[in-house]
Amino acid sequence: MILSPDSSGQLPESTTDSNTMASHREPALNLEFDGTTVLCRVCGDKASGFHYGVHSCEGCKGFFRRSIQQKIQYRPCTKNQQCSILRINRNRCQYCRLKKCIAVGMSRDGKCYKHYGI
Amino acid sequence: MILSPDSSGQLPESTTDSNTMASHREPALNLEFDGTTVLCRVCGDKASGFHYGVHSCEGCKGFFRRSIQQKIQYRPCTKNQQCSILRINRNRCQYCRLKKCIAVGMSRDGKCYKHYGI
DNA sequence: GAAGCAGGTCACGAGGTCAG
DNA sequence: CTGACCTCGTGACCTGCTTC
Ligand SMILES: [Zn+2]
Ligand SMILES: [Zn+2]
Ligand SMILES: [Zn+2]
Ligand SMILES: [Zn+2]
Repeated sequence: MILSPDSSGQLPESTTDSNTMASHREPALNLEFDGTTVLCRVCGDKASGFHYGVHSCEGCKGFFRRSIQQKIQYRPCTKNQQCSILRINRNRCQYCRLKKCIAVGMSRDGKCYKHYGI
Repeated sequence: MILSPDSSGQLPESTTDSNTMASHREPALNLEFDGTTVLCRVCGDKASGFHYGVHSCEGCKGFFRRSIQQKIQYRPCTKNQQCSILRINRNRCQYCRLKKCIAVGMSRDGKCYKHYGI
């Protein structure tokens, strides 16, 4: 018998349901929970609002702000630059997290004060 | 059989995988000293914080970190794999120490989500 | 006034360090 | 290898400003 501290990514509770809901619209991370809650388009956590042009959580909002304030150069991804970014593992690879932030459209002047939400 | 910190896939905390074990959990180690001090759930030493999803001491925190980083393969327990893990003897059997760490729910992404609404 | 976001704050924990 | 100590990124809250 072997004790191996291997760590693989696990998906605790989120993302399980998606199939039924996903049928209607876009892929999972863009969807609403219900009529009121919106998900972070970067990591899928509960979004706290529309930040930098994208529905995002407090974590990704703060991360993106820090990234652009100080012009941080994150260490390149040690894998294949395709790390999945989820709430549980979003802090593992800063490079891919910022890449995802940009990919989903975060930008400094992404103002939209219309009643986007729900 | 292979034991890994978080390969199990779901919350290790509740999934001690046996219905019977849950009935008589480790009594003392989960408790607090008083209103302020908390004990390490692995060895019962004074916890220094909430590490890897579990209240734990600096020792068990560092031990678990090392176990995760390098994929250490500890020598199997020479006894019956049920060594008690206490502050005074926690370094005697690495195998059982890591086993205990996993049993109490330590995981790489074990963050404190106490502030998350639902 | 109400609502909603940019930016600041700072306790907290992940990961590093290095004598022992 | 262990663990007391250290550094610094994270994110839940807070504040002030902008837009209805
Ligand atoms: Zn996010
Ligand atoms: Zn990556
Ligand atoms: Zn301990
Ligand atoms: Zn043992």
